[in-house]
Amino acid sequence: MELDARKLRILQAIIDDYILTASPVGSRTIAKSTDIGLSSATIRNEMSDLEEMGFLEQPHASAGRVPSDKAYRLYVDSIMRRAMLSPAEMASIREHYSKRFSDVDDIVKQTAFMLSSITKYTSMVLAPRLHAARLRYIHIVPLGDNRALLVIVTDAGLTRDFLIRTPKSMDDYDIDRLSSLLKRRLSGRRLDEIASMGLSELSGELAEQRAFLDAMLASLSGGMDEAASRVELSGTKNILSYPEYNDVERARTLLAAIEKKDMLYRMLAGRGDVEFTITIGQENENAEMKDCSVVTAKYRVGNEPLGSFGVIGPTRMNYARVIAVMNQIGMSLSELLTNMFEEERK
Amino acid sequence: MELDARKLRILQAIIDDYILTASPVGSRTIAKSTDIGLSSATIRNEMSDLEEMGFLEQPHASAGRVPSDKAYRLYVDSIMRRAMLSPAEMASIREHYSKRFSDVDDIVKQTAFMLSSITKYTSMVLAPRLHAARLRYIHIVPLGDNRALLVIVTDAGLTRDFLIRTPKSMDDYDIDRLSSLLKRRLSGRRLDEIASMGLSELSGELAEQRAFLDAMLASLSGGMDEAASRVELSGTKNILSYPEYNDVERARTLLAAIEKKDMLYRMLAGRGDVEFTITIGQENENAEMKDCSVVTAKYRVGNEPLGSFGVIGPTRMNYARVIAVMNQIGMSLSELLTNMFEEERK
DNA sequence: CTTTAGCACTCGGTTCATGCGAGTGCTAAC
DNA sequence: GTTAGCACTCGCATGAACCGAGTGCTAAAG
Repeated sequence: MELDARKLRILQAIIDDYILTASPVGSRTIAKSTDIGLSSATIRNEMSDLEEMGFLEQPHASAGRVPSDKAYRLYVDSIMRRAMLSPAEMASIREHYSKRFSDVDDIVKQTAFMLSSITKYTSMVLAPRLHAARLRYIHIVPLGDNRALLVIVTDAGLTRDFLIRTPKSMDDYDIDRLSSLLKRRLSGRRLDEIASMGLSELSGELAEQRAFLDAMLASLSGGMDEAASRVELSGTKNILSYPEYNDVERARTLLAAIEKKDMLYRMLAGRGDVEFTITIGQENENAEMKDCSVVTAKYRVGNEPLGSFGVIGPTRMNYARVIAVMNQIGMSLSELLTNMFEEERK
Repeated sequence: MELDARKLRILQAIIDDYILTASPVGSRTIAKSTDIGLSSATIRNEMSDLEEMGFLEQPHASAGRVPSDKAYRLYVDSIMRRAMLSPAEMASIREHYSKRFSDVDDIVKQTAFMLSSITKYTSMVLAPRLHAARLRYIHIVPLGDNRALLVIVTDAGLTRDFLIRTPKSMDDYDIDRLSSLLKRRLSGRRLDEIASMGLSELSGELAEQRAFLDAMLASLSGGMDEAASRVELSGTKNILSYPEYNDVERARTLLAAIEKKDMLYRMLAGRGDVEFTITIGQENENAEMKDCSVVTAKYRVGNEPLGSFGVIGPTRMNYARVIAVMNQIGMSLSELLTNMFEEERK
C-alpha cells in the first residue's frame, strides 16, 4: 500500500489533534477541522489503511484512532515542520541567560528549570564535562589527621574540591611545598591533560611522593567524571498534569524510573555524534518509559560538545515546539558558557 | 464531659488502627481488636461522646470514625508511647553514618535520603549553619576581568566559594597580597565573628581597600545565610503511595506546595528553642498542607543547634515511629558532625 | 475507480435502580 | 452502666438500559 500525500496529510492532522487533546481522534473530527475537502467516510477508509500499515491504533473497536510509535517516528522524521517560537518567548529565554550566574552549577540548575517551565515537560541537564577546562589555580589545604583538601579553580570560576588522604610522612610544610609546586607546574593546562598525565612528567622533583600524587590524580579524574555525570532534573511533577498519568500507580512507576540517574545519564551521554536525538515510546531501553518520548540535544563550549540536555514527556509530546525551545536554549546556553570560558583564555 | 481513661484507650485504639489502614474505624473493629472487654454498643456510645468532644469525625453517616486533628494533637501530647526501633534498624542507621562522606553537603543529602527511605514519608534536611565553623583557609583567586573567586575552607573540610568583583585599581599582585594578609588575620576565627567584624579591626593596613573588603564580608555573610537556607528534599514521590493522595490533582497541589523551599525553610528554622516540633493538619500555616503533618527536630554540633531536619506525611502518620527514627538519626548525625568539627579544634 | 451518503453495529461511559454490608443510634432489658 | 437487638443510613458494587461517538460496509453517485 502506498503512503501517498493524502494519507500523510490525514496522519498529520490526527497526530496534531492527538497531541493537543490526548483523546482518540475520529474521522469526523478530521473532516471538519481541516480544509481537506473530504467526507468522513473517505477519511475513514484512509484511516483504516493507515491502521493496517501500522501508523494508527484503536484503543477499542468503537473509539477513534491513536497514533502509534511508528507514526510519531514518521512524524518527527519527515512530516513535522519546524516550529517558531514567539518573539516574546525567545526574548524571555535570552533574558534569562543575560543575568549573572554564580557558577556553572547554577547555570545548569537554571537551565533545567527554564526548560521544564517553558515546555511543561520534565527536563534534565547534564553538567558540562570539565575535560576541556583549564586549571587556573590549585591548592592543597591540610586538614590534619592525614587528610587534606585539594581545591582547584578552573576557567570561568568553576571550583571543585576533593578530600584526599595524605601520607603520614608528610607534614604541613611538605604539603605546602607540594601545593605550590603543583600550582607552578599545572596552571594553565587542560584538566584532561593533567588527569592523563604520566607521572614521569611530574616525578622529577617529586619522586618520593609518587604514590600520593598517583592517588591525587586518580581522585581528580574520578571527580571530573562524577561531576559530569550529575544529572539535574526539573519539573518531574509536570508528569502528573498529563491525562496519560491520571492513574497514580502509573505516575509513580514512571517517577521511580526517572529517579534512576544512571539511566538518564546513559540517555544523555549516548549517541555521541548527533545534535538532536529523539527516542519514541518503545524505542526506549527502559520498559517503564514505553509511553514516553525523550528528546536530547547537545550544547557546546566553543566548538566542543561538552554536555547535553533533554526533555521527557508523553509520546504525544509537542515535538516541534520542544525542538524549537531546545534549539533556542541550546544556543543561548552554548553562547553563555563559551563566553565564560573563552573570556579566561584571551 | 469527662475524657476518662476508657475514652482515652478507645481513642488510642482508633488512632492506631487508622494510622495503619487509612480507612474509617468502626465500633466492632475496636471491640474485637482490643482486649478492652466491652461490647461494640458501649464503644459506640463512647465514640459518639468522643465525636461530640471533637476528637472524632464521621466522613458520612454510616461510616466508621476518623480521628480529627485535635485527636492527633492529644495523641502526640499525651497518649503516644515512645516507640523503639528494632536493633536491626538502629544498626542500619549507625552503619550509614559510619562510612566516609566527601563533605557536609553529602551528609545532608544522605541524611535526607535515609530519613525518607526509612520512614517512607517525604523528608527534608536543612544544611548546618556555618556560623560556628572556624576559618581554616581563605584565598582570593583572581579571574581577570575585575572578577575574583573567594575560596574559603572551614573546619571539617567544608568549602565555599563566592564570586566577587575586584576594584579596577587592584592588580593580581595586590589581590595576592590581600589574600595572604586575610589568611593570616582571619584563620582560626569563627565565621560569624568574621562576618560581623568591624572593618576597623582590619583596616589598619588595609585602609585603601575598605570598600572592597566591605563588599567581600557582605558576600561572605550573605553566602553563609544562603547556604544554610538550602533545603534538601527527598522522597517526595512517597506521597503518591498514600491513599489520601490517590487523586492526582490533590497530589499535585501538595507537591507544588512542597516545592516552595522558603516555606519549608520557615518550618525548619522556626521555633528556635524546642527539640521536636509537631505540626498537625490545619495547624500548618499553609492551606495546601491541611491534611499533612510535619515533624521537625534539631541536630547539633557540640552543644550548639546548627540545623534541623523534618518529615512531611499525612496527618495519620506514624508519629511514634517517626520520632524514634528522627531521634536516632539526629543523634548519629550530631555525633558525626561534632566529630568532624571538633577533630579540627583539638 | 473514487467518493460519499446511509445505516447497522460496537463499545465505553453514564445513569439509574437494586442489593449488600458496614456501621450507627436508639431502646429496652439485664 | 452495659449490652443485645433492630431499624436505619449511606457508600459502594453490580447490572441493566441507554446514549453517543465512532466504525465498517454497502450501494449509489460522480
